[in-house]
Amino acid sequence: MLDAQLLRSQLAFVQERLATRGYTLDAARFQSLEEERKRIQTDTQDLQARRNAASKQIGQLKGKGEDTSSVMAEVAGLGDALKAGEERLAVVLADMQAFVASLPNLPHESVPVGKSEADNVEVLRWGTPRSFDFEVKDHVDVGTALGGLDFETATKISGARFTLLRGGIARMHRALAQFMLDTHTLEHGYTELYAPYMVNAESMFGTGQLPKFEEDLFAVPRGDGSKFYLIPTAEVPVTNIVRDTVQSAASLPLKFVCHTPCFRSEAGSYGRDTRGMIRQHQFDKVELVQIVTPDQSWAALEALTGHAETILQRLELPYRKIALCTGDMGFGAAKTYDLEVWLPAQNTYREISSCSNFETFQARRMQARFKNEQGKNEILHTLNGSGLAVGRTLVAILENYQQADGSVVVPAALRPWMGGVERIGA
RNA sequence: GGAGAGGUGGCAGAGUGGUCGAAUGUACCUGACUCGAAAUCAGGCGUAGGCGCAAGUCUACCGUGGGUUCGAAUCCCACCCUCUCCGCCA
Repeated sequence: MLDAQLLRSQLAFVQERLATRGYTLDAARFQSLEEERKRIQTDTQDLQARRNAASKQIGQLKGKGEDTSSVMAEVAGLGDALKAGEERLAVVLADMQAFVASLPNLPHESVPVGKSEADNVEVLRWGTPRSFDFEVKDHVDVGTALGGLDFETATKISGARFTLLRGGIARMHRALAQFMLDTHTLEHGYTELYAPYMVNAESMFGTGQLPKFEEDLFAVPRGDGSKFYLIPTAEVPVTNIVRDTVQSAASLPLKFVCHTPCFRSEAGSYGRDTRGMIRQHQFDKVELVQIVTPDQSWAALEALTGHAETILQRLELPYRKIALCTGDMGFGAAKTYDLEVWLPAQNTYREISSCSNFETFQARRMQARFKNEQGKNEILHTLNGSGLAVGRTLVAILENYQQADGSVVVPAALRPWMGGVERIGA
């Protein structure tokens, strides 16, 4: 959420920055809401002040045993106006809040300006795609032939966009998550968490999934009419740890890593990536989250992205790092790097991690603050990134490490988590 | 699922219709004393927001939402959460 003060004082600037993301800020609507808010709020607070003063006077008079009827008559006349004012104020404040909460974040000045994916900027490439002396199969064919990937049965059990893993490939999936967790906790200084997979609406609002993106989520109805939401990423439960808190400066930065399944409705992506386990309703991800002071967040974004890159490098998977352009960034991000892994069967790089600095965008929605050096409460900065998406990492290994005989070599770095197994199949 | 207790400021803990945004203790900050520290003494010390150039001033907040009242931390209703015991359970 943007700072309402910023909107008031620099509306044209905000409008201009949001325009780079292809978002049109309705300045006239904001100004009329703001004007109305100001008027109603001032009037209402004025009435409240008069009511409070009169009530206090009544208390004092009664204490002295004096007559209060004239004051009571005066304040009684305020009742209706006061009630009407308070109701209108509540409405206009809610409208204003909803308006501000619906605005995406301002892109950081270093973000390349562009309209779409096509305008993203490649920052670096790592590794050299392997050349094959046989016909390359995609992960579906590789995994199915090994008996480790079974989409038909998953479809019977649940439906489209689910996967059933079996045997060595299921084990590799588990090993990947363990390898990622151990690397981030033992070498990168993250604290491991186990967190709820279902959260309340407040948490979804805090990280920005609600109210705008409800259709992307799965919800679980509860008996009382409320609902839980299945997390689309561990970012949600983990970042909300600091919701409604004031952190001491000494406790920062907070660095958390959390392995969870992620659940996404994939509404609106019909027909995209229908083959294989690239785009699923349920997939595992190891998520990195950092909660930092504002002066640290840009360095933290580089570091966090580097932590995710380490996993790809250890697994010797070729990848590239992309700076998303203004038009392609997510709702809450001030800046995002995507890491894209090489998939030989598609002959292209595909997203395997997305690392973002949200600056105060999420923290303001969550009222997540810290005590600064002046002893004042200040809004924190939040960041997160995949380190990595486990399912897509498995896909990348199946494709990049496939052999002519149909087997798959286990990347050397992963073998300690695979009981020393060097190869799956054949 | 059944029975009971409770949710007040960073923490502890008073307050059961009016001068209560809230005693007191503790923590913390500033000053005095001290070579320095401790102890002691004095002062300060919640959050969010409005208006104002500023000094300042006003509003809201005592789990949440309603209600009664001129006035609610305090009374009424509903809900949420926590704790204890019983039952059930991975």
